[in-house]
Amino acid sequence: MSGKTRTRILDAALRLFNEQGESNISTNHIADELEISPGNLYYHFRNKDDIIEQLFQRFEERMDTALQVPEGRPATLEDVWLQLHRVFECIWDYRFLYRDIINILSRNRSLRLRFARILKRGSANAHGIMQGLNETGVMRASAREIEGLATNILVLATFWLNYAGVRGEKDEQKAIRQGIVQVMMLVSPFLRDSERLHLHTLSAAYAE
Amino acid sequence: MSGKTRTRILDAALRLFNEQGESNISTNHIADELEISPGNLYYHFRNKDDIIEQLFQRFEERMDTALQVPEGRPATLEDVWLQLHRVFECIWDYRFLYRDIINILSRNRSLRLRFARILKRGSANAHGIMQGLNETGVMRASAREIEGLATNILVLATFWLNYAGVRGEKDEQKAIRQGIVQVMMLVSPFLRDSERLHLHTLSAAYAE
DNA sequence: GTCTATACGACGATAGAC
DNA sequence: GTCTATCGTCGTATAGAC
Repeated sequence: MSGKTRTRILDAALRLFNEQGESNISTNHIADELEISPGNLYYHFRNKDDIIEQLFQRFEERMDTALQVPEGRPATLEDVWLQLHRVFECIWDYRFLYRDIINILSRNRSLRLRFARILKRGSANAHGIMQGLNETGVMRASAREIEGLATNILVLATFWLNYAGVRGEKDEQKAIRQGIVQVMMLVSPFLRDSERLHLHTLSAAYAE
Repeated sequence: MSGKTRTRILDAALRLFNEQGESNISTNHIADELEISPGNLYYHFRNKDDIIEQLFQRFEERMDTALQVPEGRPATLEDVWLQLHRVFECIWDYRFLYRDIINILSRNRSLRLRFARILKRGSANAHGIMQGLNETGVMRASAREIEGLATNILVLATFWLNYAGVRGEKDEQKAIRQGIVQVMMLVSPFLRDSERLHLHTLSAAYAE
């Protein structure tokens, strides 16, 4: 029954990392939490970095799923809304990565490359969706504007929850909703009048 | 000559923190760098947190200066450009704070309040400038739009250099210029046609 | 003001019994 | 698979001599 303890360790590590920050949680803390010995933990994982890599693996798969886009038709604003939800939920569930992102990536070349790949995928995603919206006339933006917009969406999505944390927002669902509204505000000026009005109505209700 | 060594310690700490991250630099590292003894360092500072607080003090004063706005007349786009430069330079010079912001603030209630105050000041600042631009007809945005815009500008300014770092951008001056351009892109859709065109020309040259 | 020496604890990690 | 025991290293911080 090797998988059992291994999984419990990963689950506990994720929870503790998210709650208290990766740098504040030692392998002993994780073992204590599960009431197993430190030696046992090291039977299942080479070291702390190994645990982080496995959690990153989970995160990567989850984010790849969240970034999937409807095939065979141009995206709608509804799609954007839903996808932002999936992405923000994913970031929330692995927020320890984002909270210490520079430190974590600076220790590990492999994670650096894989995170860069995720950013690239997110960027391509944003581009694709906005080109779809452009084609169907829902929005109107030049190539240069789409380029800048995609970058700003990426930065906002990546760091919004850190910002909410610094601001002291404790209600995670609220923070996520507000993040989505802020991203929508980036897109808003480029929308057709009717869509923009509709969006403003939705946003006002959504942000609380 | 008490001030001499004290200042050298602060200078070295700032440099090492910025280069290698606050959490990776111990008081011993700082003492080693200056070729003084650890005991000497602890003669000048109660502990590591004391050093960080003093650096924060410097940062706070610098940022307060950077956020100063021309008195007695509405802001122009030129003012925005210059002020963004001052703000980004300040963040760059104290980037260790931003890199680990959540950890640093979670350890220290006083810094938490003071950083919140800086954010608040930045937000008020953005509001004021945009209202000025609105009055002179340079831009046209509703109160709600200004509200959302101010928040997005704040997030972008706060985390842009982290984003650039994750992306692997090594040229700091280039990263700062690109950050400014990205902030300008947020504002751009709300500008009068002539100003927007002018901005696009400037931006293209500026981001390199 | 500055040094040397050192106490103390935490952490990462391993050896070896069961 | 899991435990106990333990080692080496490092970081913070202090005592006491100069």
